[in-house]
Amino acid sequence: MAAQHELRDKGLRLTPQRELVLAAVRELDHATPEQIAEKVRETHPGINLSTVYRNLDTLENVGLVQHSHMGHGSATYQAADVVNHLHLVCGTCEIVGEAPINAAANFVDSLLDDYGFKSDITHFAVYGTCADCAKAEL
Amino acid sequence: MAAQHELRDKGLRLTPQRELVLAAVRELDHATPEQIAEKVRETHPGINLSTVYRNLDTLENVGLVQHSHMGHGSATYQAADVVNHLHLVCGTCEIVGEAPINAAANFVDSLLDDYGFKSDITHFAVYGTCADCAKAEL
DNA sequence: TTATATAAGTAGAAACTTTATTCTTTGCAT
DNA sequence: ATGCAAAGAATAAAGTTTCTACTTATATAA
Repeated sequence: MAAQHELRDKGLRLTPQRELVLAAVRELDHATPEQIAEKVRETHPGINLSTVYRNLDTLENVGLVQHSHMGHGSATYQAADVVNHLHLVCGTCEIVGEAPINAAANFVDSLLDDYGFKSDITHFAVYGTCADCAKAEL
Repeated sequence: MAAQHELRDKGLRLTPQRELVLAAVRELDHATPEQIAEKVRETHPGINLSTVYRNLDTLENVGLVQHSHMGHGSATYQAADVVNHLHLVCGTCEIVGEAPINAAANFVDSLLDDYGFKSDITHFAVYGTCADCAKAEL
């Protein structure tokens, strides 16, 4: 499958803006719409921020990208096929850590068993204090 | 302890606006800044939205209120002493459910043991699909 | 292959939310 | 009562998302 066909396979038109947005998401990982726009402007200076928002939305609808909430400010976007970890946001140093998704497996299972709730634990970050900051507070 | 002293005990001045914001947070629960401003305006019409934001911030700093991210839209605020559950946000029907905090106890413990990360699981909602919507999809 | 129709996409602006700044007012210690 | 520092109001600025009118990619047909 040629790269330039994956968009059309999803029923989407092939525009330079759209290709560049998708490429930027894949390259940057955990990027905000603003950061993605900045990246795209390196090769396509005229692109409008609203185009980035709209395309992120579109690409998310067809399942190529996903967003997660890392706290204040915008959501961040990543390619759908690399979303295999959960995010740990430190409220003190604001660093975003990662943990394998199966660290939450039991939690997810119990929410399903006890409440019938099918959780997507990658969508929201887990907020708290990282090891370094916890140590520094003592 | 008299109610009108709890703010001063925290080193804060006692202003009508501040009292009303705190009262509104306690009464409304899970309210956005905008909703809180609306509530305060019932008895204090002139209050500025920025005053609400600033006071929510101040009250949070002294530990009287807390905010959580429920996804779409603004953060929501609640009195710190009633934050004893986690939020389950359904991405389909957008209803916000609750689960006791100890449903996440093992998960929180394992993040602490394995990564040294002290999580506050109430700060971000858990995203997913509620039982009703999951059933409806079949 | 080229022209044309139209549905999808883009740019720009507007709407909305949150934060910062400046100046005025007010709570409260002395 | 008076002065000082904290808080409020107003406004602007920054940041995020949505809306609208114009443009373009693509399918179809000559």
